[in-house]
Amino acid sequence: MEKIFANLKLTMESGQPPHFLWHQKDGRYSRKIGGQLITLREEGGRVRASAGHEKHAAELLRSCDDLQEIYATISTDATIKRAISRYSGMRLTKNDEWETTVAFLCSQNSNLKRIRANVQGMLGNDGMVLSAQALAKTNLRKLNLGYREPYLKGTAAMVAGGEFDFAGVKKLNYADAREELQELPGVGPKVADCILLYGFGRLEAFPNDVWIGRAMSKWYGVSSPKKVEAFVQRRWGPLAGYAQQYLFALARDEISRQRP
DNA sequence: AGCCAGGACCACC
DNA sequence: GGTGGTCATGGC
Repeated sequence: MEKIFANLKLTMESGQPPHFLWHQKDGRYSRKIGGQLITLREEGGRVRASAGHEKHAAELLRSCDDLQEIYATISTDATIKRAISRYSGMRLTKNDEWETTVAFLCSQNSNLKRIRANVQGMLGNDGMVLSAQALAKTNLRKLNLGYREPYLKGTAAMVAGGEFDFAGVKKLNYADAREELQELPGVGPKVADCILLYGFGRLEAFPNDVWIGRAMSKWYGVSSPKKVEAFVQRRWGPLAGYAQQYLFALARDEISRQRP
């Protein structure tokens, strides 16, 4: 397989699921999946995977996405051009749906470091996030998830009990899938968009968190979530998720914590 | 020390 | 259908 063009560090440490699931050491990224250790490394802008794991890497890094073409399409203004220039090579990732759901159930009103610790505390011996069945009967109190614990328990119970079907979500269009995911306790619009973007590969999803809120307000003059939705869909449409990832990175680097 | 965090939920308007 | 208060706890 041909190597994948990417800035691996930006990709793996950009607040996407790999940020919570993979370990970095000496510039290499690794994790255990099904008992196997998978390792990724970057050589001159190209990513190489450990032997036998090329296919997994290609899927994770969405190797079919042509970044140059995407950049050309979403370069609508100076702000996003600056983000693309600064974070060139950052790719969206395609992750396991359940792992993505668990990670972003932990994410609300939290921070990247804490989310990572929470997710790491819910891994099984095979290195993967505990299944819904296992999670439903695991005591999570030592993880100090706060008010998120009942969300995780409730969602795990629904999935384990067959009350919620991820396979069914896959067949729905974006708007319906977004509504359906919000049937899960602890899943609102933002988390639903994260699950759709990082777990289901729906590139039109645009997770609107506090940083994106600041970015959209400061750089595009739109504030309310509804107006942001409309603006984003009109401007970036089917590639809104890529625009979001780059604006999120730029916002965290350029906007101070104190809102003006 | 005190404010903030990749928000969701509920009551109330 | 929109808005404000509340939620548990770690980071910085």
